[in-house]
Amino acid sequence: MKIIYAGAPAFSVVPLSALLDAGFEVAAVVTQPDKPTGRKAILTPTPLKSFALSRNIPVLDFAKIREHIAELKKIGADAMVTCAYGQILTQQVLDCFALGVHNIHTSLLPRWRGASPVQHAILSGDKETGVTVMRTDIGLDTGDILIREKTEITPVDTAATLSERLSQIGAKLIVEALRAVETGKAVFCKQPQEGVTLCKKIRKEECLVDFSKSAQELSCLIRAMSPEPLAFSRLHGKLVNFYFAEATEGDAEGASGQVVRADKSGIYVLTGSGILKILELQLEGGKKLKAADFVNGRKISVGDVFGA
RNA sequence: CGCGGGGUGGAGCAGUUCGGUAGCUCGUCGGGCUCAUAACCCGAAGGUCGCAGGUUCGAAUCCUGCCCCCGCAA
Repeated sequence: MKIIYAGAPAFSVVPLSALLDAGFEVAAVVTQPDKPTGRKAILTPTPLKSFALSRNIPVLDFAKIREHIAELKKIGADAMVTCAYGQILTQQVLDCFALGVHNIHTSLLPRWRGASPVQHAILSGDKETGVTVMRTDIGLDTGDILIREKTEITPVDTAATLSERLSQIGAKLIVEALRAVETGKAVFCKQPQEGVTLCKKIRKEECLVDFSKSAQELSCLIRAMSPEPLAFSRLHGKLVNFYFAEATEGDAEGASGQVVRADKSGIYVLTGSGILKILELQLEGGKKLKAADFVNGRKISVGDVFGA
């Protein structure tokens, strides 16, 4: 079976690697064009492109895939697999593949259709999420489901750790799915009508930490946005990014955002409900630090208030 | 030439304005106290002060060039 694989971020590399290991013929990799990135705006290929090139797979980095129908057809692939590709496919693109286009989506569809399912699952305090492999149709993540697998979301999960796990699951599922498609044993199920939720791309405004919310909510926010795009606040007039925090029970005198304790074990901040124990953070211009190091450098002390 | 912060023992920082013996907190190692400890007390090891050159009797500090890390913005 000859396939085209479309993706972009590091997340999409793992399933491709698994498909190669499983012996599928990947005729081409489609990805986003190189983008200027970083402080010096150096033109950088997507992680998927780098990986594909290292395996000598032809790479097509179309700015708009829908304008390259002829090239897609010329490859003569039976199916396409997409994984965090980031471009909307038109019917014409879907029609290029006799065995369809299959998408690896990182949620338990129909929950969290859209651009940021991993972040939203954590942000909403979901207890579990997973990966769905579905046959792509013209709607937004509305295709028929082939396989799903769940995974628990723990209080120590961040978008990074969860993504890591989901990419492994995705890799396993896509191999199973394509084998089923190849042998004609694939069974597709319509998505349920109930339980549909949508998520858009995260905006930076959503990442501002409001300490009047509960410690539980804030822990979810911080973990959902870690390591990208990062929940943030201000301290002594400077920007602070949060990488990891736990919600703890307890109460103390003071205003929301006030530091009530700061030692090796963490930075404890009063919230609207409960105390948030911050464990990893980063001051504007500085490196990401463990709370113990942050406290050690005397960058913070009891009584300081976040948000000022 | 997008804006800005930074590179000082293993970690986080101070010291640079105004040149004059390398300092703090943590960690590590050794010892002590304790029923015990991540707590406390005593002691020790550990640094080419990012790199190169310059000025100077003397440079972490002043001058010139370079490298690297990071926040914002894209």
